[in-house]
Amino acid sequence: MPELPEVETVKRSLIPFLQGVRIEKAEILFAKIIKYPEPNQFRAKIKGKKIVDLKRRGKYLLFFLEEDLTLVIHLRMTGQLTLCKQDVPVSKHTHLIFSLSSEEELRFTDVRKFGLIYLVPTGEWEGIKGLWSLGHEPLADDFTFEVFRELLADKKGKLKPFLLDQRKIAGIGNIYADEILFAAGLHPLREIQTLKPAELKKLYRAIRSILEESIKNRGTSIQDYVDGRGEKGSFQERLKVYGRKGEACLNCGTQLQRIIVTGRGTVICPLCQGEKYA
DNA sequence: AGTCAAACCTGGGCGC
DNA sequence: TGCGCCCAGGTTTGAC
Repeated sequence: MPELPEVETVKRSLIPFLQGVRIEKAEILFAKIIKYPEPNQFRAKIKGKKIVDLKRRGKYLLFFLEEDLTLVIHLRMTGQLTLCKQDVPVSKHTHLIFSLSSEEELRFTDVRKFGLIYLVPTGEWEGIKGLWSLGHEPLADDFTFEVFRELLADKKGKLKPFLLDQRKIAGIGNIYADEILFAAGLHPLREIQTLKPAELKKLYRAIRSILEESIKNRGTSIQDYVDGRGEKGSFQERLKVYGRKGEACLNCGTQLQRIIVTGRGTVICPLCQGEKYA
């Protein structure tokens, strides 16, 4: 579920309620979501620690705790991280509950149990491969057009798989890959090396503008996604291709098509994005 | 280096 | 209602 804009929204919604708050207790209801360390150690180490700060990197959430510990959480497809009162009934799919000094609870809920949770010494991400190997933050100031052009310079392969590769650019998932490609007017199967300078520029601008616009709309809620306060986002109302197979293109009226690109469902406008590459 | 399928899980929607 | 099938926003792994 959550891609960069959703994870960013969760982070922003939690920060004011978590900074300076202490984790009194961790209650583990489904042990397998804790990847490191062992559940008993996890419980013992996190007990009593104050949350100093909260950051996002790609689709990862990083909770910086006292004593140089970092709680790392990836929500994967259906994970939710929500703050609520202690008397709210616990969902069937809640796997981890943190009791906080603020009298609230922070709960991790995940229908598909794909989520990942680690507690590691700050900066020691070597054991968390996905975090360790993340590429550029697409909204960072230093992710300039020059950097982007260099990143694609001698790359082979197709556009959509590249956008989804977290080792190149961090945080883009299936929804935003489709929206970005439509905004740039580029076909997902287009070979990277055939891009003209003007198309590169359009792609770069689309990456930044789509992600920024989604954050402004507090993310995309299709099935499960909610922010840290349980609120849905509204970017799903602004999606132009994702989930609109068979509907009319908002630019030209052509019927949107669904194709498969490296196993991922992909919606395109065959006219605006160049049918010849399909 | 790239490409692809499979695996981890559960639930929703569809056709019959 | 029930069954079987396909689909789902992510990432890793291992084979080619």
